[in-house]
Amino acid sequence: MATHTADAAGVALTPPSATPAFSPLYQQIKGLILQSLEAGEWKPGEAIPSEMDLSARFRVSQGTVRKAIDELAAENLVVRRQGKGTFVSTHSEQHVQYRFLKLMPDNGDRNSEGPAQRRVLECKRSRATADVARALSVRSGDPVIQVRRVLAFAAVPTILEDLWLPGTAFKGLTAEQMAGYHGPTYAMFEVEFGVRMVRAEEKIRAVAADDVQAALLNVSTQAPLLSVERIAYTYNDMPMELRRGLYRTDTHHYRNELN
Amino acid sequence: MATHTADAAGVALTPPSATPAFSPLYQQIKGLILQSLEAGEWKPGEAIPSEMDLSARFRVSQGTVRKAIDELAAENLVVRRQGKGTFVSTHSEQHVQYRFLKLMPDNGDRNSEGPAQRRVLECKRSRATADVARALSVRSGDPVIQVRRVLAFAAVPTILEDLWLPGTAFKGLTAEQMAGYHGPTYAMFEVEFGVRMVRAEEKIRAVAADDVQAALLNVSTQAPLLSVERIAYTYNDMPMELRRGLYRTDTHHYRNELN
DNA sequence: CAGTGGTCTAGACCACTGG
DNA sequence: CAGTGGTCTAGACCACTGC
Repeated sequence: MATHTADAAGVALTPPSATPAFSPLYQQIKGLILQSLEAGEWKPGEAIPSEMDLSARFRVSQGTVRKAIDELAAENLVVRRQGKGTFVSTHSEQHVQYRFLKLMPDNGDRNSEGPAQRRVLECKRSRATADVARALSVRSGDPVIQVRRVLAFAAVPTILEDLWLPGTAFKGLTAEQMAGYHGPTYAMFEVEFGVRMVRAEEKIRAVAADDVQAALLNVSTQAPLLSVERIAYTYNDMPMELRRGLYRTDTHHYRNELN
Repeated sequence: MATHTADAAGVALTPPSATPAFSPLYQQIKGLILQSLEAGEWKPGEAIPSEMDLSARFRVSQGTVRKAIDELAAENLVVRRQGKGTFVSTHSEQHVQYRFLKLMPDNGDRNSEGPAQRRVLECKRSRATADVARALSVRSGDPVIQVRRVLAFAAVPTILEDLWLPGTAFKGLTAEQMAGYHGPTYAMFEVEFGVRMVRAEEKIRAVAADDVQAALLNVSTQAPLLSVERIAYTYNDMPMELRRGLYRTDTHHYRNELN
């Protein structure tokens, strides 16, 4: 093909601005693959077409498709497996389970303590307050599902969490689903609601436990706890969950790597 | 060239193990560039040779050098600038200053509050205790430099930090250097001691302030504080700093992005 | 304008997986 | 063995920078 910049793939609406908004071909290809991922053309855990197939579909070279997939893999949206294919990421069988949970036991790794015991205290329909609405990009008063639960490791209650989920996407979520599913909660969201969490942001603070929190986490009132406010996003930077967690950090710590 | 796997570039000592330890060419090139970076062939802020020059030097194609540099750029060891060249990263003029400081003001960004005011309380030679020695990979009793300081934003003391640095690499560090340098502390380490921090790990907990800490941070005793223990590494995963910080999180928060 | 990094191609071959 | 992703090459052209 002669020129690529404004080809079959197409650039999105080049407005008459000063900068012509040049977009490399592989970025356009990446966008097209992203659309297929969003549309559910390939489900989590399934293989996407081979690089050769995709290069034929989009009429570009294999190297260009490769660079597009490289970026998707860097963003953890797909996983490459040599000799087998490229697969849509999932919070289920992915061997890095609990991708977003950075709380680690002080001694040993996550495996040594086994999975968390879940205790769902509450799971109800509710209405978004102003701050919840802002976090979820909905309007105040819009329906939300609200969940409160305690996670325990080795029978020691360690995490107290409140979750807010947009009511439209999570219509019908029950406490039984929250408690009974084997595996990460985000894996259940994929299976039951087709919602895939892709990235998240966390704001962390140190706070003192109030009476209710202290009782639920089996610590004394005013004990220092780690407050972790998370907003989790699906495709297109669409927020799909607000989560406010309180972590006991007497036997665990929040681990972060800086580059 | 016919075959590359065991070429002039060379693979590092293929032992007679079951797996022949195959290493792609671009990884070997990356290793060679890394050696030059460590050896100081190009200083922080300087440009490294162009891709064409490097491909001539190593007798490989430009694409192979490119892939090697891509990885170095992904690890923030170098920065690419189109039309200008590829530059060795530095904590100095890099526009993402304070790369490793994740504490953000609740309102506005880092620029709106300006640089931190530094107050150095202590800067003394000392001997490594067992836990410090383990963190710095030295022997108990080896010489270390110990620093205690308070950082304030808008005249509000916000961070209380203790630093331990290996005595050999940081011989002669003074309180005046710690306090007087304009810019990030890690930039000063580059200029004054030739030590480049490349990555770091942090363990975060919630703790209650003791009397001394409370006085220095102008909070009440038992106030919840964020405890941030950092180990910073230079090349080859060599630990060069242990830092224990206490952050006030009443007007700031620790921000983290999860992918 | 020359020099830099950035994109794209076409083709060859290698390493890994599974039938 | 065929099919997948992974590596490597050589060459063309584009976008950006600064003289």
